Amino acid sequence: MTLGAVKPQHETRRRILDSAEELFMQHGFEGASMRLLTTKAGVNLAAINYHFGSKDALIEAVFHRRLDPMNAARLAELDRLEKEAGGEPLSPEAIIRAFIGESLAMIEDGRNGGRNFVRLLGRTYTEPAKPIRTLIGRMYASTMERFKAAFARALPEVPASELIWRMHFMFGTLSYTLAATDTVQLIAGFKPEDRHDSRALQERLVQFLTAGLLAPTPDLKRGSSSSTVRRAA
Amino acid sequence: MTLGAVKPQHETRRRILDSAEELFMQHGFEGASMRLLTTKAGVNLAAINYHFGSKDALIEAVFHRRLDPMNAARLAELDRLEKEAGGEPLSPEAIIRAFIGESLAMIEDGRNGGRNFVRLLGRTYTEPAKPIRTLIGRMYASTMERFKAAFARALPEVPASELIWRMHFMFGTLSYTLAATDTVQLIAGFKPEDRHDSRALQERLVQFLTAGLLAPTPDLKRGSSSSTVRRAA
DNA sequence: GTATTATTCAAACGTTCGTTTGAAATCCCG
DNA sequence: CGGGATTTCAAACGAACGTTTGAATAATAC
Repeated sequence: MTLGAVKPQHETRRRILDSAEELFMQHGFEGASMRLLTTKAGVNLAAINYHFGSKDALIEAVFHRRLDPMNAARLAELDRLEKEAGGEPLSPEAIIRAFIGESLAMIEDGRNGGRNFVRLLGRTYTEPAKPIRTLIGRMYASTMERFKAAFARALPEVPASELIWRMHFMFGTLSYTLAATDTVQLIAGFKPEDRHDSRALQERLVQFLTAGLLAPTPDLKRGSSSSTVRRAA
Repeated sequence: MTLGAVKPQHETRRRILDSAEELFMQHGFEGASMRLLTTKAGVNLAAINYHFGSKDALIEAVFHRRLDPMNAARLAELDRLEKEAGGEPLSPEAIIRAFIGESLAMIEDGRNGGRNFVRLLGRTYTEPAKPIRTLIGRMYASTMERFKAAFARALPEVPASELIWRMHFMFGTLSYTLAATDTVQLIAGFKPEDRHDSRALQERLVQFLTAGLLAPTPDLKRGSSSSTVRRAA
C-alpha cells in the first residue's frame, strides 16, 4: 500500500503526545503502558524512549505542551484586565473568569485534543505519584502567585489566610468539574448535552465560585469577625 | 456454624485493610503492589489472595469498610434533622453540614485510620480505572438521591438541573479538599496546623459551599438581582 | 552518489507484577 | 490430647512492565 510517506519533522512526537494525552486520561499514568501508547500512536515501541528519553519524561512533555500556553494565556488575560482597569482593583468575578476561561475553552476545542488534556489535568491534581505532583506544582507556581495577588487586591478586607483557603476551594471545584465530567456520575440527572456546553458551564461555575469567594468569613476565633457581605453580582 | 467470638479471628484482614488504606493513598491502586501491602501489614504475600480473593476485591473491601458506615451516618443525620424539623424543609446549610460533617470528623479521628481513608476517598473520585469508579458510584447512589431530595425541598425555587450542578460543584470542592490536603500545594501559604483543624476547616467549607449553593441563578424567574441571599449564617 | 546523521524496527533485556501452589504451622472443638 | 479445618509460609508461575540494543531504513549534507 502506498502510504503517503510525507512525514513532517516531528510527526512521531506529536502522535505520541496525542495518544498519551488520551490514554493517560483513560487509564492513568501507570495504567497506560508503553506498548499501549505506541500501538495507539502507530509507532514503534522504542519511539518513546528515543524521542523523550523515558516514560516519565513523556508525562512531563504532555503537560508542558498544553499547560505552559494555558497559564500564559491566563496571565495575559489578567494583564489585559489590569491594564484596562488602569490601577483600579479588578472585580473578583473578572479574575475568576480569567482563571477558568482558558480551561473551559479547551473543552469544546475539538480541533486539538484539548478536551482530553483538560480532563487529564483535572485528574492529576490528586495524583498520588510525587514527581508528578511536584511537576504540576512547579508549573503552576508563578500563575498562582499572580492570581493570589490579584484576589488580594480585589478583596482587601479578606484575611490572606482566608483567601488562600477560598482559592483552594475554587481550584478544587474547577479541577473536579474538569475531571469528573463524563466519568463518575455520583449525582444522577446529568444531561449529556450540558457537559459539552462549556459556555453554560462557565456561567454556572462563575456564579458558584464568585458567591463562594465572597461568602462571609467564618467566625473561627472568639472575637467576632465582621460578616463582610459584599457585592453579590 | 460456629458463630463464636470474632475477636482475633480476622486480625490479618484488619492489618491488611489498614495498610492498604494508607498505601493506596500514598501510591495509588496500581502503585501499591501486593508485596508492598503485605510487607507493611506484616503478613505473608499470599494473605491478600487468601482473605480477599484478589487485589481488586481488596480495594472494594477497603471502601466498604468505611464508606458504608459513613453514608449510613450521613443518612441518619439527615433523618434526625428532618424529624427534628417536623415537616418543615431544612436549611441548606444544615444539609451541607450533614453531608460533609462525617467526612471531616474522620480527619481528626486519629484512633483509626480514618484520615488515610478520607484522603484516599477524595482521590478516588477522579480515579481513571472504570471498575473503581462504578463501585464508588454504586456506593453513593442512594445517599446522593436522598440529599438531592433534601436540597430540592430546601430550595424549591432552584431548578432541578441547576441544583444538580451545584451539588456537583459542592462535591468537587469537598473531594478536592480532602484529597489535596498535604499533597499538592498549588497555592503557597498553607499553614500546616490548619490542615488538621477539621473544626475550622468545616466552618470554612460550610461558608463557601452555602454561599455557592445559594448563589443567584441567572435563569431564575424572579430574576431581580442578588436578593437571593438567604439566611447567611 | 556517497557519507553522515537521524529515525525506525524487531528482539531481547532484567525486573516486577498479581496469582497459585502444596506443604508446614496453627487454631479449634470433641 | 488428638484430628480436621483454617491459616500461614516460601517458592514458583506466566505475564506484562520500562528500557536497551544493534542492525536496517530514511533523511539530509556534502
